[in-house]
Amino acid sequence: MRVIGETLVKHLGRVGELSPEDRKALLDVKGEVRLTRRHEDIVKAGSVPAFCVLVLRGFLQRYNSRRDGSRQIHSFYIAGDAPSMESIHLERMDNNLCAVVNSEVALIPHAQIIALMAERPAVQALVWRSAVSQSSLYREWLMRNSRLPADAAMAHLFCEMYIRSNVGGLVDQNSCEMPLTQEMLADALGLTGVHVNRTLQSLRETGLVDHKNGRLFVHDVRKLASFADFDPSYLHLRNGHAAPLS
Amino acid sequence: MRVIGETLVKHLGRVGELSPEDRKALLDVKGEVRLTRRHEDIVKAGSVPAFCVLVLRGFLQRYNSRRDGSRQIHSFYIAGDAPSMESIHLERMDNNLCAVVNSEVALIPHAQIIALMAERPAVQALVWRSAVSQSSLYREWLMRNSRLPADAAMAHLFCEMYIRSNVGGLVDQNSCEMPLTQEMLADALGLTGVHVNRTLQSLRETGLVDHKNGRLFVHDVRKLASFADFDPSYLHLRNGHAAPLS
DNA sequence: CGAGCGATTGAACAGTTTCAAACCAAGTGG
DNA sequence: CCACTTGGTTTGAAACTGTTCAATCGCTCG
Repeated sequence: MRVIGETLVKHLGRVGELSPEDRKALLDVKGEVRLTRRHEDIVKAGSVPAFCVLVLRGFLQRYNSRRDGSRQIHSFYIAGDAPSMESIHLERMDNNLCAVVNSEVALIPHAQIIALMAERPAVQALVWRSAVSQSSLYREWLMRNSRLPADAAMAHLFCEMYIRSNVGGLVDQNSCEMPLTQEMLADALGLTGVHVNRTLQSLRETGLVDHKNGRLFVHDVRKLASFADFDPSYLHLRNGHAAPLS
Repeated sequence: MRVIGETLVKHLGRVGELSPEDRKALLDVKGEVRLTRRHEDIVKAGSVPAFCVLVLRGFLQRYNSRRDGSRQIHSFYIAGDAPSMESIHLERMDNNLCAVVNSEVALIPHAQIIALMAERPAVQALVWRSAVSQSSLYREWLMRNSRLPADAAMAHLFCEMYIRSNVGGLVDQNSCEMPLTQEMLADALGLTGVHVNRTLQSLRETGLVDHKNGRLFVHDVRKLASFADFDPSYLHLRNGHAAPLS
């Protein structure tokens, strides 16, 4: 029952190669497993981070609140993701991490990760790489919200989440979990709730995707990707984690 | 004449404390100094990175091209910045770095940085921190282009560049270099060139800022910041690098 | 002088927001 | 078991912000 270690291995194994020794060392990582209720903040902006977070089950999001009450969501995290590795190098968080639905997360004390990275250069390199890959995601989110019209942007986000879910083995029958309200989609895409609603309807009519009851249904990934002009290379998927595209 | 080392020290010294020994080690870093002509690509998407880049003089930008010919700029770099530290951990670049105007850059072979980071944990921590800080910038750019109307967004970008220039000692008489065409501003802000032009005019009329002849003139930072709802905390400035704000 | 790049202008148009209301399903308390 | 609340979705119409297209202008450089 070393869920934490196993999840960590799975996570890092997705961004690069792990030697058997590294794998073994990672499996020994200990941490506190915690159930978080929906809407509960796991890490708050302004707090001093002391641990890394690993998603074992559920769905998280990271966001910034603005003075006027609006907020910008900048990432979603599904089981197997490690949202806040970089917190190791921060004395104060400048954004919030919260559970979208009841979830299960592991909290791993910084000290442990730091020690592991010091001992094992390969592990350190992979942690770096997962951070670099996160940066790449941010750039794509910027492009999406800046350049794409609402329908393409939404389709693009759907592609991303579907493919990431697929890599994590979380796709079941052309659908995956995506327990967001339309308001949350709006906060991620930089649109209004109202417009998200209408855009969703129009996508629904194309027959390519649907989002209802907290799930994302993708009926034709290829067509959806081409509609969104989606190029998966920013996800830095390794061979063997083949996307359901081309 | 160890420009490279000195610039590196200045850069890392901005994100954290450097011990005298670390400083000394950094000063010894060697690399190739290169003049790059305006519009010249320094690092191309798809290439295999072999060195880190350091801006000695001039102005760079990083962008992604899209199939339809449009592009999204995701960052600007001024003298003292280190645009592509993370390239150490990448086998293939997924974005372009290019000179906006004739500039002077230093190319430092990866091997050297890697060795230095292995020997000196403090240096490694600072490199990490500068990468984390870059992520923070990306998030703010996402917020800016997603949530702010054109005038506020532009004012926000102007604030950022002005304050960063100031930290680097590059502000002269309320103005700093910002050699962008309106088209480039548009590519950064997710607007059209035409609209950038009109927005610029309206900002000009407020008397708070102006952008002409490749320079940014800020007549009242405080008011500009409040107009843009600008909160400098995402820049992770350390005390001693006080911003010209509150 | 002519070429070329960038800034500027105008008018019609499209996409998105705003506001306000209605609707629906699920959950709660009397 | 019904009435009521709550959170989220859906609808309509008007107002606004930003885009598109096409033309003009001004400056610099060969």
